[in-house]
Amino acid sequence: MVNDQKIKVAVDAIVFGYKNSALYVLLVQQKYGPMKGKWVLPGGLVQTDESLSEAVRRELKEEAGIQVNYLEQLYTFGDDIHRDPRGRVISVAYFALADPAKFSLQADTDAEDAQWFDMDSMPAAGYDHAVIITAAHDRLRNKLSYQPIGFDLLDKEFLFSELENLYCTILGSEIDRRNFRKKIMSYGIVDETNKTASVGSGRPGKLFRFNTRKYQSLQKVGFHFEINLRK
Amino acid sequence: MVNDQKIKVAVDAIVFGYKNSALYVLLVQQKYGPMKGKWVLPGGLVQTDESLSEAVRRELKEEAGIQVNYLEQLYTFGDDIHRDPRGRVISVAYFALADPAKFSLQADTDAEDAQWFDMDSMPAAGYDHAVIITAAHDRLRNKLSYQPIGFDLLDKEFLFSELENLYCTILGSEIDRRNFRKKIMSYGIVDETNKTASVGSGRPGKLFRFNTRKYQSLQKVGFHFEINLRK
DNA sequence: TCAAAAGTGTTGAGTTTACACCCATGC
DNA sequence: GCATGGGTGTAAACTCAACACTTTTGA
Repeated sequence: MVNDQKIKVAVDAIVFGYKNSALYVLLVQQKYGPMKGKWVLPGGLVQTDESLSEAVRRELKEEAGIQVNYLEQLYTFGDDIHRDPRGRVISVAYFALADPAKFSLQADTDAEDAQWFDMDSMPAAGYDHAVIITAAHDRLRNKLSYQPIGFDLLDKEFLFSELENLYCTILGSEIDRRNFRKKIMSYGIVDETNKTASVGSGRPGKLFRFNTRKYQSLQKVGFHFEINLRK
Repeated sequence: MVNDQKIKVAVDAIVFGYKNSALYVLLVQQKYGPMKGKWVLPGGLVQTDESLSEAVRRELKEEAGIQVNYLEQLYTFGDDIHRDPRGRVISVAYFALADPAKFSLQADTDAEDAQWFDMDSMPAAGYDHAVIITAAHDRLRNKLSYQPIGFDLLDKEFLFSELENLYCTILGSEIDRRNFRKKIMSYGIVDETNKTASVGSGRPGKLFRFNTRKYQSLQKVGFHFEINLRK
């Protein structure tokens, strides 16, 4: 094993949030370095004695003061050897979903500012982060249709219409409200509460809750979630 | 950006091969280092000026003299900070499928020997490579049912029975030959040749060929391959 | 002529899609 | 009382799963 390798290891997080029928991504404004002033994904170099996922959580806390609901490794970007102007840096990118209740942010170390950006009006991101965001966006759309992760983007208790909107917005397709509700309810992983909530005008709707326990126990039995919105 | 990071970046490849109704994985025997004599996945440290995927291909050539048919990034293992006894090393693992025609191997640099091992009788692999192999095996089974990658494990021209066997073996389930053939043929991505081949005894079968062009053009139109073998 | 593998259709069950009207509330 | 969103069932189309016998070859 020759020891002359000069590669740095970074992590970056793509955190999605959902609010008012729009999808948001968390970006931070660089305080120092070659990307000073630019908006980039929260992230940074991994410390020698911390795990990759610890590094992501630490950076998210430091740079944006946020805790996420769901976190999984997305992809390791290291094929473009010039992706970072400071030298060879590979980045292990993580895909995350944030609790919409914790939508308040606060920048700290390394970051000038932290903000949610509507996916439909993103600033030009620094480094190759636009590419990473695209990959994460693809993963989100994909995952939404075969894993019940939409619930991690909603409040603990939600209206069915919010879930419908989430699917329509992110998958960019129409929905048949009756069939959609039938399908979701058929899995038995969403419980009806006896509370209701109204959203401005119109008849108030029942609040629902995702049943994590039931989902996990069904998963062990080999259960397959799938939502296909064609058209 | 503090510069005291002491993390090495390695790549490892899990190369699957298929022959005589059995699934094989490529391992190499370490020539040097703490795992001397142990069987491990082909791989090694990434050079500062090469991309990750170049590194994988280079290591595969150096350590086993093999070229693969299909290569994709699997996962980056870096949560266990003691996974390598020599210090902090993260490994970007790649999932690969080998052309069965190129089943001959030759060890070279760093590797004492290179061999195919039947998945049903694997030696205890060094480092955390057993974990990596399990992850790759899961990916293979998963991918087989929603992406036509089985063909990369077969010869260019193959018998339908070989494809059937491949699916049965890897997914570990029974198959209905009629329904299976109907399903595969319905996608129109497999062409019949006018050659036949016989496998020992019995009636000879037609040879088929995977139509890569057609598959790619269908993909653009948004086409969905899926093979579900229940039971 | 026997053993071994190849090839081939139909039917019933289950799932998915399409579709429209009444209900509860706030203004 | 009207505008707004919430809630609900059924029939037709389609897809999937089950199932068994005939054909071709080599020994």
